[in-house]
Amino acid sequence: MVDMPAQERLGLDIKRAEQELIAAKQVAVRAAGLTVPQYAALFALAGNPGISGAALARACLVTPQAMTVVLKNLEERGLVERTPHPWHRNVLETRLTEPGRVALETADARAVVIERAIADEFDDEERDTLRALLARCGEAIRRASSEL
Amino acid sequence: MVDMPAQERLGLDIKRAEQELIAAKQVAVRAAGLTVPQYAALFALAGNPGISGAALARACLVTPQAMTVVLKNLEERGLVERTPHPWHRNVLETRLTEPGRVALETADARAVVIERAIADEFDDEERDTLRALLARCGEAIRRASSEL
DNA sequence: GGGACGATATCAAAGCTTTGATGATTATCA
DNA sequence: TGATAATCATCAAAGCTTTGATATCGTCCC
Repeated sequence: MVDMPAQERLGLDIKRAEQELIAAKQVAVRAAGLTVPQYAALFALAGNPGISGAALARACLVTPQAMTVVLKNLEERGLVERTPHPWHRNVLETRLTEPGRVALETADARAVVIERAIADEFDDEERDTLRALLARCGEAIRRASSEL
Repeated sequence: MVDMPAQERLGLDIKRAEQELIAAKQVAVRAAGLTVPQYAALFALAGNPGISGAALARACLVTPQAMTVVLKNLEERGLVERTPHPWHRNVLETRLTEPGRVALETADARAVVIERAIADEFDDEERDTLRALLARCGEAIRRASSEL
């Protein structure tokens, strides 16, 4: 059927690792009443108060439309607030509310357990190696995409 | 805010790599009129004719409910057919149709370009290293999840 | 000033995913 | 045989994501 056996496809290994990661994080942040995308948005928001929705989308690696949905749900629950930018009338400044900050800290305390476990699994050299190999994956993917 | 800087969180690197991978594959299989989940289902189906929806879901690492939606869309377009199992009346046997096989081959020809580029980026030792490091990630995640 | 350009936000449609719950069927075992 | 457990399919609700299209606003440059 295909000219490449499934065992050779590294993509499956990456996907499996990411899927285990996101599943674990989902369980972790759910205790704070958050989804993973909501947690990611709040996390980025904490480091960039007043950021625009489009910029937040870029930070979270999703489309602006996807981020709009996430922000809508977060705003309905009072975890973020969006106010018109004083100069750029077309921009909505988004900020964490106090309940949003609390939710983020609750979720992050549990999410860090996962990240800490991964970090502790490797020494510095191994960590750098994994990072470098994943980065080369990205380069190869981009290279292949451009000539698709 | 947090006791772990974002730079130390390896999860972001894994997520980024997977996101680039899935985005590239999305572009690749779209030429065949398929989504990535549809492509994954057809791919697994090609190797396991007559498999049940639940088993297919396990093979694709999704829930049975998610697979139901994917199969419904594939069936509406005539790419798969589902027939009652002769003995187990509760099971629907799913098989590729001829148009489904054609779509899969068209999609796979392009998806392989991505996987081939990744495979060619590494020599055997690097590939084994990446696999091993990702596997250890999975172990660490499962270990942390169990005590969450 | 006025037009091109880029960034922002938003509406709409289609599809995927998860959690939770339900009902039907088959297998296992006392 | 009859009860328990496991498997399968499905309905429902909520949320995320993408692609495509549209409207507004600010900046740059002629």
